[in-house]
Amino acid sequence: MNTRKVSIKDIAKICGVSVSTVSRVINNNGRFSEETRQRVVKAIKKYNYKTNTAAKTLRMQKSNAIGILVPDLANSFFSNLVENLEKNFFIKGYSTMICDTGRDKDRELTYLKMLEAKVVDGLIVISGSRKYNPDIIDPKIPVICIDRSSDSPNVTYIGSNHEQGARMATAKLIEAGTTPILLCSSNQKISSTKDRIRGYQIEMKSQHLSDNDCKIVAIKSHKSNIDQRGIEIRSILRNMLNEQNLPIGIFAISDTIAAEVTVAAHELELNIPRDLKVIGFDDAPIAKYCYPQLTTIRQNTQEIVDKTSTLLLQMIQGDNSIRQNREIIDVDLIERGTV
Amino acid sequence: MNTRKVSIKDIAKICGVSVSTVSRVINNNGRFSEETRQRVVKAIKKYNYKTNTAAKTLRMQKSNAIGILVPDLANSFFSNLVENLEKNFFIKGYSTMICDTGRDKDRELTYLKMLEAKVVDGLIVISGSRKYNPDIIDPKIPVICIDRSSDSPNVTYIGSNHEQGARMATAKLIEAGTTPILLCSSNQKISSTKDRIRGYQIEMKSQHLSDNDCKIVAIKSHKSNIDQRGIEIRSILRNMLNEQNLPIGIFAISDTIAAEVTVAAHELELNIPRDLKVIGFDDAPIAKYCYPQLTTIRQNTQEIVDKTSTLLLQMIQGDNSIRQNREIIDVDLIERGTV
DNA sequence: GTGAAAGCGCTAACAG
DNA sequence: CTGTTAGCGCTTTCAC
Repeated sequence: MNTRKVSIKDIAKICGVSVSTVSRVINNNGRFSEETRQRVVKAIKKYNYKTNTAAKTLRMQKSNAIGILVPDLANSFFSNLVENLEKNFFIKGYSTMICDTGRDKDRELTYLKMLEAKVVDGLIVISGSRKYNPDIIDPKIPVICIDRSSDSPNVTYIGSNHEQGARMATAKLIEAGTTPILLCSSNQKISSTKDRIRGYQIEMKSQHLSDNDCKIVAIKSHKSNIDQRGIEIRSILRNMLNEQNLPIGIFAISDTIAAEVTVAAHELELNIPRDLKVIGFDDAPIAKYCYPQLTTIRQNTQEIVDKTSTLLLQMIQGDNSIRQNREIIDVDLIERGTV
Repeated sequence: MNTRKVSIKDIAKICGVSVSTVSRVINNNGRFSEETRQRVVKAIKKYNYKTNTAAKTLRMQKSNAIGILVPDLANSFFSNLVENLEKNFFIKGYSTMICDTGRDKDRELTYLKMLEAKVVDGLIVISGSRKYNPDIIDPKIPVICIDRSSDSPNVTYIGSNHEQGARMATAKLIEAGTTPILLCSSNQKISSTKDRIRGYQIEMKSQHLSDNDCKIVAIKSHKSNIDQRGIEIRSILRNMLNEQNLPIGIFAISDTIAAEVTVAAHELELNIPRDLKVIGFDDAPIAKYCYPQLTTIRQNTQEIVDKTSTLLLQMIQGDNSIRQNREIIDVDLIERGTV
């Protein structure tokens, strides 16, 4: 019952030709007669032959696979990114190895090693809390970081203009007459978060608002503990109600937090946007199901994805000129019901 | 500048031993002196040696990789499933190849072939519109289907008790005094959807309700076209308002649709749960951000994931007794604000 | 306790 | 146009 998988050798025997000839027709590389071609193709179909990728990779020192390190697939922005990256690479004949690091340092390291051992042709690293420093990884394999900085000179950076987005949101809130404005952040120290905070500060300053008008608070509880976060946010809201006049203005660092703000507002019987105005970030799917629907900053996922795949493919093809690039993608303000 | 990656041969040379000895040390397999062990381990660290997976896979006819076919990573239920599967397999030393088929038949086929060519040790197929029929795939590789039926005798099925969930939702709505009850479905013919529809029908019948009390409608527009879906749902709601008294009862086949029902209700100025009661399915993240928060049926993702990984690993280890299994996982009614 | 050698399935250089 | 052959990096008998 040990039907070993059919190999190129078997096909060769069946067709009465050599393995090299079979290889030639498979890869359409070199010369062979039309007649043998047909015979080989037929046998391949009949015996359901499939190239053994491991063997091919070993021989070619090229896997036609690219690795993707993602911090959290449950985050819709990331899963969207990954899904579309996957689609682009698939079209180009590349398979993708998606690795969810759970924002864990050790898992990231393990995955990095695993991917290198698998001879990936390229690497995409999405977000993450520290800089990406690929000491462990062969410097010859091209890598692109999305929303993650790196000290390494041959790593390309691609990311949204988070600073611009934060300025747009802040300006909108100021224009709507809500000062002071609370920036409600998470406590993750990822680079996009830092950029957004900076954008907020720059915009406040450029509109000549005092330091008293800037308030930044970081949600401490983890997003998996949604009840705890709700409690935390309600308490923040209550404090604001005590200290200032309506309407309250909040710039939330993400749509998740913005959504939680809307829920807390309902519980405190605050009317949005009359009593409280809030803007999120990302245009996550939840934005449209909040009540009212969230005003938010949309990242241009498709452009990020397209730039990333085009560039990485070029780098894999050996075009070294483009390394050390930095691409910043514009964002848009989506006006809905919370301002 | 061609620093070829360091191989087992290089390590052997450096340590003044043979490749077989190095291999023995690496895999802790066979005998070697403590002294050589230390030398080898040191060299491996110093030269940052990493096993070439392709070579190992080729030699061992085993990849320590498992393939996952998922219809849509942007769906939170699926991404959750995948994320947790990944975590489990990672712990056991298996890497996962996540393939998003976009519910496309051809892409699914291509991926299936690709995965087999990669010598995956096992396969997980999640949902999908047709039955899973693995003619193309080597029958020796173990496969588990989640929420997807198959005619093949050596495919294991694992899935939630969708029928039970639908009955619970329907019963709850009846108990809350809303008849007739509208079942608001998508137009995807996946097996879990069918089970839920059947559960609704069975429960209606068992409560001696007439055919007039059963109304099933399928949303036609694709979920990517969210505006169109909104229009469709509002028109459905308006029809119901014309034909029956308040409160209206809706069992939505998914939380996405339930969420859209809440949005449409706000636009029509219907109060939930006073004028309209709705129950969703899945307990997706959006459920908690709707207003009011969605009452829904929760699938036990963790149990599905654990059962799947345990079983697949057993099958990979050669335990054939468990093939052709069928595991049905209980679901829970989560009561929140929409009933 | 260690080494030599075969071979996993494939491609490409070379020879004819 | 086609066959022979070496070798990618690894594990595993079989000798010693």
